[in-house]
Amino acid sequence: MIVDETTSLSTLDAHEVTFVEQAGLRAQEEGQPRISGQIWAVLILADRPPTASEIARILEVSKASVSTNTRLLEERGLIRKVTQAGKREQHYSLVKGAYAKIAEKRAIDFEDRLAFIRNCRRHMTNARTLEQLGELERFLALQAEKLHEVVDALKADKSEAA
Amino acid sequence: MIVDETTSLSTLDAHEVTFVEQAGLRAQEEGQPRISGQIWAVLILADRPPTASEIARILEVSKASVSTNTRLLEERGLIRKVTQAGKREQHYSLVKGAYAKIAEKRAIDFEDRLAFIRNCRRHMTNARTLEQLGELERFLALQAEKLHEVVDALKADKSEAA
DNA sequence: CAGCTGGTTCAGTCATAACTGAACGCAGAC
DNA sequence: GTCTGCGTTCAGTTATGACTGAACCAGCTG
Repeated sequence: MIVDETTSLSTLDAHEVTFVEQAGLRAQEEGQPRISGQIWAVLILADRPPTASEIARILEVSKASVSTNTRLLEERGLIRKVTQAGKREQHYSLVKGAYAKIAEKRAIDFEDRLAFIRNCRRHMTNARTLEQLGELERFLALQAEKLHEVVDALKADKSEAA
Repeated sequence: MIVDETTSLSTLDAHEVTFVEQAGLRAQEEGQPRISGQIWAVLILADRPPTASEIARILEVSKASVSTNTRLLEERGLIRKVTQAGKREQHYSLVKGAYAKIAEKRAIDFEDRLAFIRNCRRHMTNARTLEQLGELERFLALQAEKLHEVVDALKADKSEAA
C-alpha cells in the first residue's frame, strides 16, 4: 500500500541531525523538554506538515513523547494541528508569529517580576537594599521594554511581507 | 563571646521571606539552582555583606549548599568575596554591573545560536525550510541586538551616576 | 465483521542535579 | 599545645520530570 512515498522527511542527513540536536539542547536550556525543541526543528526542516507518527519515526522517540510534546507546543500556541478533509491523521505545522508570541510572553513575565519588586520595595527601608532594588527594577524594565520592541519589529516584518 | 550582635540580617520578616522565595523560584526558571537565587536575594536584603555561615542560617540550608552556590555565583562574576584584614571570615557582596554581565552573556549566547543557524542554512535547500530559518535568524538577531542595548543602557546609568 | 493504523493516556522507569551530612583543613583564641 | 568555628569537599540521598511501554480508543479498510 505504498501510496505516497514523498513523505515530508524520511530520514535526516548529517546537517539536519546536528540541527535537531542543537534545537533539543537549546530547548533544554530554556527549561523546555528536549523533544519539544527537536519537534520544532523537524517542523522547520519538513517541506510539509508531518504527522505525529512521522515525527516519532524521524526522531526515534516514542509516540507518547511526541503526543505530549505536541500538546505542550500547541498549548503554548507555537504549533497547530492541520487536518486534511476526510483524513484522520493530524499533521503539525508551525504557527505564524510564534517567535513574537514567545517574546511577548517573556516580556510580560519581566513585567510581572517588576511589579512584584516594586511592591516589595514599599516594605523595605534599608538604603542599600533600596538601591539594589532600584538596579534590579531598571534591569527588568529595560528587558521588558526591549522585548516589546522585538515583538513590534517582528510584527512589522510580517505586515511588510503582506 | 557576643561581640557584634548587629549582624546584617538576623532573621527575615514576612516580606523578606516572600522576596527570597520568589528569587529562588525565578532562579529555577532560569535554570539556576534555587539556593543561588535565594543567596542573591539575601545579598540584596542585607545591609552589609554577610558570611557564608550567616547566609546558611538565614536561609536554613546547609553550609555545603551555600559554599557551592556562592562559588557558582562567583564564577559567573555576579558576587565576590570581601575579606576584612586580619579576619578570616569571607563576606559576600554583590558585584557592581552584575546585571549588565548577565545581559551580555545572554546576548552572546544568542549570537552563537545565530552563527550556528547561519551555518546550517548553507546546507539546506528546501524553500520552506529556508524561509523558516530566516524568521528564526531574525528573531535571534533582534534579541541579541536588544540585549546589547540593555547592556549599553545599564552602563550609561553607571557612568552617569559616577 | 475483523484487522490495521494513528493517537492519547497513564503508570512506571530512569537520569539528572540539587541538596545534605559528615569528614576534613585551616586559622585564630585561649 | 588544644579547642572552636568558618569553610570546602565528597559521597550519598532525594526529588523532579522527561521519556517509554502498554493498554486503550477511534476510525478507516477490506
